[in-house]
Amino acid sequence: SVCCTTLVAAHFRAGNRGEAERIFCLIREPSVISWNAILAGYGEAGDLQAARRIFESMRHRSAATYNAMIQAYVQHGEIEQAKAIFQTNIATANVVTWTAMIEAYAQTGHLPEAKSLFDGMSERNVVTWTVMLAASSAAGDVHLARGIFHRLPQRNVPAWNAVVQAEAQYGNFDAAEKLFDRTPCWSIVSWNTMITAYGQRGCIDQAREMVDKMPQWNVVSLTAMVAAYGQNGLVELARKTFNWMPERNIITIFSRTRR
RNA sequence: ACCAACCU
Repeated sequence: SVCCTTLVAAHFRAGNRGEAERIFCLIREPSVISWNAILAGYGEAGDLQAARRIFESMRHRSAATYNAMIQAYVQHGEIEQAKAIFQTNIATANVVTWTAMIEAYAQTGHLPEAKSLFDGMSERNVVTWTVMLAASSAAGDVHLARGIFHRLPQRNVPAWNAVVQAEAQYGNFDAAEKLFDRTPCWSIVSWNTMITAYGQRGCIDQAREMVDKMPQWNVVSLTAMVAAYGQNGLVELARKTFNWMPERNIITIFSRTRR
């Protein structure tokens, strides 16, 4: 049943709900962990009713149970429901729960509330810090983003990306560029952030240089490049790039052959 | 074995 639980989680992750359910039914007496796996799976699949039904039927719940339910609501924009679960079960909340609620507030444009949750936490981990930083950046609060970045105990790539984005959005391109250069290792998101930044600034050549230098592209990279051309009046190049994109809606990551 | 973070 330990293996079955792993399989249930794996099938949900791969989008095979039917197969996950079939395997779950083979478990004689599902443990809290098995129930959590199917609850989280329904949440991920967007079936909030099914998730809630499982949640209600569970006699014994763990912190992960509440977290999976809250996360399901947050991810599908049901913030009030998430808050209700959070508030009635504050005692079982752990660092994952609090971090999910920070995201919930940030997603709905309530950065100050997100910040007060963050400030009120007795324990924070890398994800907590990164979520708070990304939220400040997305909300355009460069001062908060800088403050968080400087207080960060461990700086991971998403944190660097978020602070680069915050500076670029604020119009501080030199700072963004310097931070990008200081990023210890670049992810595709790091490169995409810079393509967008250069495009906004009208630096087509530099945007193009990023595209040429990066090891692989995804739809975001090429969409950013199309936007960079478009915003700067290079309609023909924008059209050519767009037409050249292999998959326009799917998040296919494809490698390019190095020259 | 189950639950959370930047890419759409």
